[in-house]
Amino acid sequence: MGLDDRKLAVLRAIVEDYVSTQEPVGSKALVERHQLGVSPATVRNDMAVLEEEGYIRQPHTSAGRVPTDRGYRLFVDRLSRVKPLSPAERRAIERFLVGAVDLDDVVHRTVRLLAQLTRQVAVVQYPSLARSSVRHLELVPISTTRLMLVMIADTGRVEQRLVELPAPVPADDVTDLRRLANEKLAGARLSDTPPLVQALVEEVPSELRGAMTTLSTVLLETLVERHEERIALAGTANLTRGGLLDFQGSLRPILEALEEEVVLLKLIGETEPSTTRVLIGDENEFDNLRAASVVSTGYGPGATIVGGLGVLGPTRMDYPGTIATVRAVARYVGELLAQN
Amino acid sequence: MGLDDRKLAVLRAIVEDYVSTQEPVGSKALVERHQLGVSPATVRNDMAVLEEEGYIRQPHTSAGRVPTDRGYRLFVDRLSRVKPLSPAERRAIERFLVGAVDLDDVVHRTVRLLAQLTRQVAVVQYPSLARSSVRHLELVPISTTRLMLVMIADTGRVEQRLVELPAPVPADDVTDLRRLANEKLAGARLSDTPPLVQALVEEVPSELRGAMTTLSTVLLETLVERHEERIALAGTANLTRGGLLDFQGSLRPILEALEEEVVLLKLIGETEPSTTRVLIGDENEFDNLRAASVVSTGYGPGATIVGGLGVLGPTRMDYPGTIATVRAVARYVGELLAQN
DNA sequence: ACTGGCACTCGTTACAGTCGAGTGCCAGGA
DNA sequence: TCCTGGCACTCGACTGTAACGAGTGCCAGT
Repeated sequence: MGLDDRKLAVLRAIVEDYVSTQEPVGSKALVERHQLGVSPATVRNDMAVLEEEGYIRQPHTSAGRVPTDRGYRLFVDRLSRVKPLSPAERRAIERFLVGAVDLDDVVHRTVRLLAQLTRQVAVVQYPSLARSSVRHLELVPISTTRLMLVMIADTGRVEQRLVELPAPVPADDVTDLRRLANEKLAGARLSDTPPLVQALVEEVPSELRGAMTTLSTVLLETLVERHEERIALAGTANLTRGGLLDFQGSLRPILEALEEEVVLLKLIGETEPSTTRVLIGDENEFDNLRAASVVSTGYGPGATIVGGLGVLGPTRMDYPGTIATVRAVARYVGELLAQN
Repeated sequence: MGLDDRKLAVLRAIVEDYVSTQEPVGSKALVERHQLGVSPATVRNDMAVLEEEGYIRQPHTSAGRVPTDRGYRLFVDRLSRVKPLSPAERRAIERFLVGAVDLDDVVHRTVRLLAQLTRQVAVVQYPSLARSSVRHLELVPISTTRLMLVMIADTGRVEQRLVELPAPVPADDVTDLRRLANEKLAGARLSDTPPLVQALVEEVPSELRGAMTTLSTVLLETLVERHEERIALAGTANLTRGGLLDFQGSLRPILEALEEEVVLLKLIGETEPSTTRVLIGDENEFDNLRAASVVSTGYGPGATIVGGLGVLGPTRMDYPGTIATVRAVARYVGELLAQN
């Protein structure tokens, strides 16, 4: 009961038409708008098979067909080629990203750009600390018992945290602490720091032991365990396109999911293979997002991956175009990061 | 044609009922649910007057009355007392805010708390740099021609920016630059820095002149002119409560407005008088937000104001409760900041 | 100045009927 | 064997009509 070429062509046509018109597509309209070379009746037979196999469905009897999640999946995997970007889009990307002065700036511009180009919700993960190295650690005395710990990563990320010391530490000792910490940790990948930090505490002169212990706790806690990951979001207004037809009428669950950083990270952060990932409908693990699809990929300077980015939209989305845009933006961002 | 006490009581009753039921309220229902001591017919006469004066309106003939923006305004100004918070709410606030380790942490917790308590969209402005003082400036060499400039403000804000130097500067000179910059600028209010920065460039030894000029440009550009203000947002999912009845069916304009930092700053950032501000319906300047109301106030350690926070919701909102919550949260945040 | 009564308005709901897009199936033809 | 034209059928969308009822405005009476 395999699908022959024509049936696949029919599925492709259904997906394309439905994506662009947002209305169930019938056999007659199909043969009119695509050169299938057969009659509506034949198409109907094919449709019956496609429906039986779960690739399309009828919203109600006597309506046209609509792709199922499974249908989109087949379409993405086997029936579509990634669209090349238009020159206008390429230009838009370049224009948007030049002139960024900051990592913050880069991330914000990227997320807005992505939202604008795809007309969907865009999500960009800041370069993951776990995948970054320490460039420099700075200790700034705020008072005798308080330090501001500032860590600068090679990806440009800067994290800070207030440290309450157990006892007053003179300025000279702070200098020592800073020097020691930098000697041991500068250049180390953050994921490798725990043992180094451990060693650091032990090597330190006894009069600094207390301060260094506190410091190391904070270091590990802040940089390795806690919020660690940051996310930027843009384009939520795009959810309202397609007038409530997408997302079965309620934006509620989607908006709720978008507020959860953990959810977003799961969606775009898992970049094991450095390829583009497409999650269609209920392929993702969150009930709130059953009506949505996510296209995501990793980015980073050169071939390494330091974070993820992607977009979220209705299952009825232009997959080839979206995939192309997401990839292109990721590549440009990578180049931008490589320059710094 | 003034409004006597009973007419005001009727208006108050209409606002309260409409806010809680979300349905136009009729004369009969009014006398049943409030002790007005008069008959429906009398109430109808009062309503006719209130309508003529523009405080209420009928969505259509033979429907109940609904308050107008003007009606809400009168209600807020003269007919309502700020509700004291319930002990449960007070406890929630304290529980939510203890344990914050960071300015970032404080802001994020606050905005989520505010969204949760008011069940609306919450907005918190980070402490404004313009209202902060420089606590410390740090210069971290990244390469011979690149520095990372990190500024720590007394409010806990940390801003960083990459500086491209016109020529290589040896490490010792960086130390000098750092020392000079801190001597001149530490403790200064950021709004007062421009002349100080200017003076700094002129005092510097000639071999550092070039580097210092670049540095000062970046300083002024980043800290005074550019993004300067930051905003945190939460609770957008609350916009979907009241099933599309609020906001006349489309969240679009609201979501668009919420993406514009400038808009949000205008809404909650203007805290000239340190009192709570209520913008009802089209009282705000943005067309996109004509269907929304904003309750905002300033916050800061002690009596000074360093930033604004507030919530945005449908004009049909519980003003007394929302005002109370916004004020309480602002006060707690102020205390929290004062501790640091 | 308030109240009861009454006619009136108009949105909502229910129901019936028509229309038409789209289907499934079948018999006939390449 | 596969495709096609034809045909009966289904069912949602739309239209028109009628009954209902919440709510109003007005007026005469207390």
